[in-house]
Amino acid sequence: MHDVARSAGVSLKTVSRVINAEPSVADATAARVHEAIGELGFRRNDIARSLRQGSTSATLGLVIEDVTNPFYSAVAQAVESAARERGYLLIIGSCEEDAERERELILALLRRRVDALLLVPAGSPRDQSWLTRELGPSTPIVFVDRPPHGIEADCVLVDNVGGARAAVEHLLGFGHRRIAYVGDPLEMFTAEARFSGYCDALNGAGIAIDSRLVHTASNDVAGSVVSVRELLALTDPPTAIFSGNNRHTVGALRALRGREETIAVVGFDDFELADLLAMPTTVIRHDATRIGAAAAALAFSRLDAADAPPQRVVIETELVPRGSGEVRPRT
Amino acid sequence: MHDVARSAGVSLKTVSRVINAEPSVADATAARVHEAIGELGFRRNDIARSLRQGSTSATLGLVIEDVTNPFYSAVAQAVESAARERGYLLIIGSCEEDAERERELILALLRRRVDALLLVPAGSPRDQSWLTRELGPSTPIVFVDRPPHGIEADCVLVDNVGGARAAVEHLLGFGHRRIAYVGDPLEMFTAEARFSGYCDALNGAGIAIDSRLVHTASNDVAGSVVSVRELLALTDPPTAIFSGNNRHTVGALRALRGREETIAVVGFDDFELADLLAMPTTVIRHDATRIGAAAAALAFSRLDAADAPPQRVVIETELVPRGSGEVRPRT
DNA sequence: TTGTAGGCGTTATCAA
DNA sequence: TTGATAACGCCTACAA
Repeated sequence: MHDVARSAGVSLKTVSRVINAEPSVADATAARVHEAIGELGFRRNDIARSLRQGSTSATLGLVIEDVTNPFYSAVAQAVESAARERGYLLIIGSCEEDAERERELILALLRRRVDALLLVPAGSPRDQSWLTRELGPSTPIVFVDRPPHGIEADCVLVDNVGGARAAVEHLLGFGHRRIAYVGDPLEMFTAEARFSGYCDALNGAGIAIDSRLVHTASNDVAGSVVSVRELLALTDPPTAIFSGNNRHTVGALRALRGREETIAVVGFDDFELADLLAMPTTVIRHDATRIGAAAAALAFSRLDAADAPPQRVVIETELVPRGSGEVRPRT
Repeated sequence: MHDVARSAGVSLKTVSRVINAEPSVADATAARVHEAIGELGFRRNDIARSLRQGSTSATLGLVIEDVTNPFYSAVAQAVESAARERGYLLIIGSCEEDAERERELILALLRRRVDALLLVPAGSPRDQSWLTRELGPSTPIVFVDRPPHGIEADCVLVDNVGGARAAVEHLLGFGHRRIAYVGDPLEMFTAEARFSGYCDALNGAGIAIDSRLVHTASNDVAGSVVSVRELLALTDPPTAIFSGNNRHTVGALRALRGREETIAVVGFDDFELADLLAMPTTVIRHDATRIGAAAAALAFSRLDAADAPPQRVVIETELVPRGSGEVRPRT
């Protein structure tokens, strides 16, 4: 900028004015400055720019588990798209359910003074009270898919209980009585909520929870393949499976592939190709794009007006019957 | 920092030393400073830090088409993971094949002084010569999945020609003679290369290209559904389809669903669940994770040692037979 | 319309 | 071992 000023024979401030298209610059001066900018290949430094107090970095931070999971990538896409509309950029970090990594990522983002943080908190420990200290009063945080614990903050959740209940009631409606739960460990918020919906539905039908039918596995496909195999090996195996998220659904389908037995499956989370599978899969759908968009909207409205009670947005779910959930038990 | 210094009764520089764990600080002083930091909730400002000349922003910029596409999300994940290993953060932007958006994104990233840029350039116009000016001598760029045009730069590509040829030769081996191409418009680099592999294979078998069997559609699922329907409606329809990427493969499968005719399909790009589909899908697999990792490695090695001839890394492909590609034509 | 001075939060240099 | 001072690149406030 210094060089530009000298080359154009003006002061720094004038260059600044030209860069930012401020009105009060003589056309001739502006032209000279532009020329110098072109020659010198000058480019404004937004880092220096954002250093001024009261100014923003125009950056959002998003911390998720893993971009590879289609649910999170849809969320990320929606957040990025909302960010772009406001001229913001998005820094994405994956923490892979590792609380320590999550913490480091968040601190790194805060050191960079992101204007707001969107977080899918690791499943455990379910306590983010430490964030209160770190965030300070000026950095809003929005919790995505899992609620805050030990800190007051906006969040966007899915109607986990309702969705799970609908899934299990659907299976009950087709005559199933032995319905398994395959999902994340229950200390995870979404798992707990979905399991609770599962229990609600069974209890509503006067069916006791059979703990042998409840399998939790870490959130990976391989784990639930094993779970489902174990379920099938029971002397009195389930006739239906409710799977707790898209990873577990894929695991279940993988375990069931090529099996003689037809076992009903309803999965939480929709996924591409669910309708083209050998067993077109009935799912509880919810709109990941809406989740991301809502989270971004909360972040921005918090930036626009800091003081308002924390908001909690709940995205509803919808059962999409495709075949796998409409199988009656063998009689 | 000022406040910390005052509260601890030391100078700014000493606080700086403590923050950065520089050796030459008396333990007692360091303790006082740490205490002040804790009380005041001070956090280093990495933005200000990176302002110093010669210092880095420890940030990589990645511009892709769309995080939602599993290919790109795998690339993004790999890049982020490599970045984290070096203490770098990753800013991701999607340009949705829009050259204007791409340009804006890149400029925004450069204004933020990302240390390096990883780019999947929009398909057209196939000319990135303008980047030479914008990048300056100090910002490396790595082209991912598509090569640079009009600018010298490192890049990571897939063996498109070889993969496509293998796909079509596979189909030829099962007796197919009328093999359709369904993919991106040929002005896109990957499409051109894959189409060229398709032609190679057919020519090698003494088969002329039938332009009625060549359908290009914009890179979305709906477009290729239409294409495939049109192909099926021909008086002399193809007995096999080679689809140019994962989006087109999904489109083809979607169009073929529920059809009586069994049409062979081999798709470029592997995708999750390909093996669980009603028509388990034969694909040309290549490792998106390796692509991302290689791109990040190129970027970092360029940061470490700027002057070396541009590198071109080619990731090989592998045909994974799953059923859809091993169907013989109806006789 | 243009320029000067000062500050944003940090670190390097050099002196104490 | 510590501190004063001057950058880094930009913008705001004020003055010319």
